Amino acid sequence: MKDVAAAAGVAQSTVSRILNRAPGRVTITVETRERVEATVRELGYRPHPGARALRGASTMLLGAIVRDITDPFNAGVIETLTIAAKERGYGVVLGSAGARADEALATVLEARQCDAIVLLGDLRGEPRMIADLRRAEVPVVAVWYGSHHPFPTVSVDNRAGVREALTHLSSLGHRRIAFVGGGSHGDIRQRLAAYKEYLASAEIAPTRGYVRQGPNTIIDGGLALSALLALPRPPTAILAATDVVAMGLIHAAYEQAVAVPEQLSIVGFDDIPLAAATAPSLTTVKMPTAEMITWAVELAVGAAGSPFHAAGDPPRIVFQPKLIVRRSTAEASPTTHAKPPSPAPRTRSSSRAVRAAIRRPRA
Amino acid sequence: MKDVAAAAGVAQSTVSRILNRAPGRVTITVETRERVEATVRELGYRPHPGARALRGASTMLLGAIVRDITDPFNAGVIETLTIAAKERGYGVVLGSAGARADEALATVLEARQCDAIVLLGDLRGEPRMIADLRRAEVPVVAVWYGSHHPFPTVSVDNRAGVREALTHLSSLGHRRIAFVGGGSHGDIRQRLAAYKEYLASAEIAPTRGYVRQGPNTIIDGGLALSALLALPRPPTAILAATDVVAMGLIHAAYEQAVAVPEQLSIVGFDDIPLAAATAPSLTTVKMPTAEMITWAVELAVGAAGSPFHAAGDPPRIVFQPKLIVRRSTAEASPTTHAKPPSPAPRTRSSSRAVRAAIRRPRA
DNA sequence: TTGTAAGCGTTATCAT
DNA sequence: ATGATAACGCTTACAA
Repeated sequence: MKDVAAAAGVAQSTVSRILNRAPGRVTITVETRERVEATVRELGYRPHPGARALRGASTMLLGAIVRDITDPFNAGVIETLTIAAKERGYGVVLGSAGARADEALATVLEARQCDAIVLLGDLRGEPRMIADLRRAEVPVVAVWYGSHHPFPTVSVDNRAGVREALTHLSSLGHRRIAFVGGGSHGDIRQRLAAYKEYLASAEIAPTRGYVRQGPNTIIDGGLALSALLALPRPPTAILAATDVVAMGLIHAAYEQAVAVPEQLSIVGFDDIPLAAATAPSLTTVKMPTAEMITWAVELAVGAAGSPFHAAGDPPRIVFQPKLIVRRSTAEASPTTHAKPPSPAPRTRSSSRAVRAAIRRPRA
Repeated sequence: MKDVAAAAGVAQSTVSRILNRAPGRVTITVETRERVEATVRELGYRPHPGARALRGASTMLLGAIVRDITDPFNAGVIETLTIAAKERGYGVVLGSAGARADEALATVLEARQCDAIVLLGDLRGEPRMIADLRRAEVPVVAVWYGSHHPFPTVSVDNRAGVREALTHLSSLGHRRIAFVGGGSHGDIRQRLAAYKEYLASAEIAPTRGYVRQGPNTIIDGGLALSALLALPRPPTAILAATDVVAMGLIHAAYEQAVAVPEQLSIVGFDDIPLAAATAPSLTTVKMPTAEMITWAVELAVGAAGSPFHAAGDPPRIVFQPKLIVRRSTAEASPTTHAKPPSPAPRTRSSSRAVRAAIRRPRA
């Protein structure tokens, strides 16, 4: 900038003023402005963000802390966040919590290099991090997070989503509905609770063994499915806590020659992009991801503007999910109860189920 | 830091020295060091990165420019990158190119906020960006990128991968092999070229209509498959340019009641995590993503150390992919040629194929 | 071993 | 309308 000023024959402060299009009452000779701008272009001058930050200016960076980017859902969220942030002129610094969220914090926050932090998913397993964040001067917004913290929150009504999904299954005649969860994170816990609650309200007695928990991976699907099918009265439908879990179940069902949806209906949660492309495509509860993230960014940059937390309770915005019915759910036919794997019935029922699948019209 | 110095009763420079564990000959009284460190902890002091950057210190940030984070493959890459970078003490700033890569550049580089930039995937569609990057003082490393640029490169031997895949199909008896691509990006072009080359070397005459191109989406799978099956002599196997494309094909095959792999073998490329969880699981060419990214980070931070590009040609590292055989490929049975969809043969061949599937042992 | 002081690139305040 | 100058938080010679 010094060079620019020298080359253009003006003072540094003039250059600064021109570049910043100083707000309010400014008056700069058109001639000067043009000369300076030309020089800037010619010299390929770029402002130094460090120096700006030093002067208290914003870094135009949003920190994102996410537990596990491997999860396609989170990956999608990061993408959405990147886009939403860019629309507001912000970049995104990624702090993958991965093994230890504390480190992520160190990366993103400790270096208070960003104007605000967005917490993605349940990080309650990291109390130290939360404590750190509380006393940090950076505004924090939590998305898909529990409620036991002092940050503004954007979340989804898991209860309503589960209710919709189970109502759908119910209306298809399903009474034996299992739940396969992944991990013990906030949203999943809420979904499990809602599942139990719905069963109670629908006067369906809970069946022992119908709730399977495990890490959030695709791979667990196989084990969960085997366990469920080995039950004396196996379920005719499964509510998966997550689309990824549901995909694992579909894969496992294929491997075990259980026809979906003829023998077994499966419902997911999230509506990740791939959910429309599974075989069969997945009935799932759609998360209004884009809207949620847009709001989160709004809150974050809004908070980044005002130096300190406003008084009163932090805003807590709850979005409504929506059931998307695709091909992984169908009527519970009384004759197509899934059976524990034993050669004879498996072959018979499977081939029948498949014929049904073939009769189905094309998508 | 001033506060810390005051509270500890020492000079600012002393605090700085202690915090930076000054290299070379340092000598600081244990007593002083401990006092200062205690004060630092007590006051919860965090260094201001902006000020550091101002003094020419590194920002410990790696810029990542990616064309499309939606793609699960890229999402996985970002994750790997984040982890690899963290291991070297670096954070990752995400510059999703999205609509216009120029903007991404503006976000990430123009604000030369990071010590090095990693280009992920083919960004050759953005010549202006490349030009900008060339004259930028930030080191750039390109991964999965063509070769017409002056940056160090980490890439994969697409030719070898395609050869492996086609040899595999060949050995299963397939002669009618189609190629479904997505986009016209460097790697995909290379794969298509390798496909044609292999066909020529195997003395298989290319069949009109066997190469389908389209955007990289899952959705195109349906159209591509319909078009291929409508051919007078439809293929018995398809090489997909990408796992995502392959997943689209599997989905489409399911919808159109074409049994995979009995009637149609499908091979993907990339080995994204989900490839193991499709129904059926996907035979694919595995990308050594982790190694590639590790090397890219190595190159990037190495280059970040030395101020300017070393003389001579930039390093170009090429990795070898590896075929992973799963369940989406099988022998080309002479009687199971896929036919253009017409009720009678479809039902017959499908149910036979399915019986075969059921006989298969569990995974 | 520790303190003093200069300077990094900006912006904001004042003076002209 | 523009120029001079202080200050931001930190590193690093250099001085003590």
